[in-house]
Amino acid sequence: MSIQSRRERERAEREKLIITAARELAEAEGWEAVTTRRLAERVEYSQPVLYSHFKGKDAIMAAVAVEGCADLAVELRAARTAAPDARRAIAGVGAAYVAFADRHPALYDVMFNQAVPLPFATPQAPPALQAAFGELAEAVRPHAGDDDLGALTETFWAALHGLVTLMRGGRLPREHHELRLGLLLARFTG
Amino acid sequence: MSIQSRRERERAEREKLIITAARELAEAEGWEAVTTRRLAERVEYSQPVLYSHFKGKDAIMAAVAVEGCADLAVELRAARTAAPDARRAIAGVGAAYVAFADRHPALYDVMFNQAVPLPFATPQAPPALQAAFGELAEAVRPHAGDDDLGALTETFWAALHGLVTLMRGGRLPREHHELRLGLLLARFTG
DNA sequence: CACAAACGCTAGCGCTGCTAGAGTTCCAAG
DNA sequence: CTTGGAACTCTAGCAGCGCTAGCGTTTGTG
Repeated sequence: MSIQSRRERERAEREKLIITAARELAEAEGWEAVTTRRLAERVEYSQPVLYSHFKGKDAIMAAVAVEGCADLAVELRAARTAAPDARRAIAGVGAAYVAFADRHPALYDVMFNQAVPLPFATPQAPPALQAAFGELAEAVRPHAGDDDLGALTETFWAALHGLVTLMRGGRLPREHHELRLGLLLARFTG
Repeated sequence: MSIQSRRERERAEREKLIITAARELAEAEGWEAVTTRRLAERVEYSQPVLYSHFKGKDAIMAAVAVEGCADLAVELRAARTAAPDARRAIAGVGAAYVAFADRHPALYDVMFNQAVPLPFATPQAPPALQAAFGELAEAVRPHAGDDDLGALTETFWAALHGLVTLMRGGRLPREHHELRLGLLLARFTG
C-alpha cells in the first residue's frame, strides 16, 4: 500500500512540475515558445512522459488555465472585499481584472482566448472558474436592479474581456485605456 | 509598355486569387487548415510563388483581414442607414456586428483576434478598418452625450467583441445571447 | 538568332505534436 | 536469494508545418 501510494504521490508531483514549467515558459516567452520538446527538457524527462500525464499539449494548457482561474478568483475577491462601497467594489474588481490580464498575458490567453478542452459555461466548469465568475457577479449585484444578474455579469465580463484583448492585439490605443474603463463603469453603475 | 502592364495585371490577378483561396479555405475549414501547401495546391502554383507575393503566411492572413474589414463596414453601414431612429440604429449596428462575426468566424478571427502584421489603432490603419469603426462611431454618436465619442465607441466595440469571442470560445452560454445584447444596448442608450 | 533577365519549380532545412517499440528498472512470488 | 512479470522511460521516427536555396525553363530584347 505504501509503495503504491508513494508512486502515486511522485506522479502527482511530476504532473504539478509539468504544469508549473509550462506556465513559467509561457509567461516568460509566450505559448508559441512552449513546445513539447522544450517542456520535456525543462522538467528533465523525455517527451513521451508528458503524454503519460496529459492527452496532449492542449490538455497541459487546460491545466495551466485552471491554475490561472484560481489565481484570478483570489485577486478579484481581494479587490472586492477591500472596497468600502458597492461603487468602488465594481470599479476595483474591474481594475483588478484588467491588471491581471496585463500582468499575465499568456495566462490570460489560455484562460479566455485560446481553444482549450475545458467545459466552461456549464455546471462541470472548473470550480476555480466558477469562483472567479462569482466574484464578478457579487461586484455587479448591487448595480443589477431588476436585470438578470447572471446575464448582466456575463455582459460586464465580456466588456472587460473585449477591452483587454483588443488592446493587447494592438486594436485599441493604450492611452485611452483608463478613459474607456471609466466609461464602461459609468454605464454599469447607472 | 503593354507587355509589362499585362504582366503586372496578371500578377495582381494571381495575388487576388491567393487571397480569395485563403479566405475560402479558412471560412470552410478554419485557419488551422490553411497551410501554405494546401493553399499553393488550391491556386495551382507551387509554394514559393506565395512568397513572391507575400512575405509570409501572416501577410496573406492580413490581406484577408483587410478584405473582411471592408465587408464588415458595408454591412454596418447598411444596418445603420436602414434604421428609423438613433436607438434602433445602434441596436441594428450591434446586431449586424454580431451577425457578421457569427456568419464569418474565421474571417472575424483574423480581423480581431489573431496576431497579424497590420497597423490598427493609428492613422496608417487600413481605410476599410477605419470605415468600419466610423460606422460604429456614427451609431454611437447620438448616445454619447458629453462623453468622448472615440473612447465611447471603442468601449462599445470592445463589449461587442467580448460577447462575440467569449461566446464562440464556449465561455458564455449561447442561450443568453440576445438577453446580454439587450442589456448592453440598454446600458449604452441610457 | 543569341543572350539575359524574369520566373516557377523541385528539393530540402529545421521545426512541430505525437507515438511505436525497445530497453530498463523495480516489486513480488516461489 | 532468485526469477518472472509488470511498470515505466527512453530512443528514434512519422507526417506535417513555414520557409528558402538554387536550378531549369520560359520569355522578351538587342
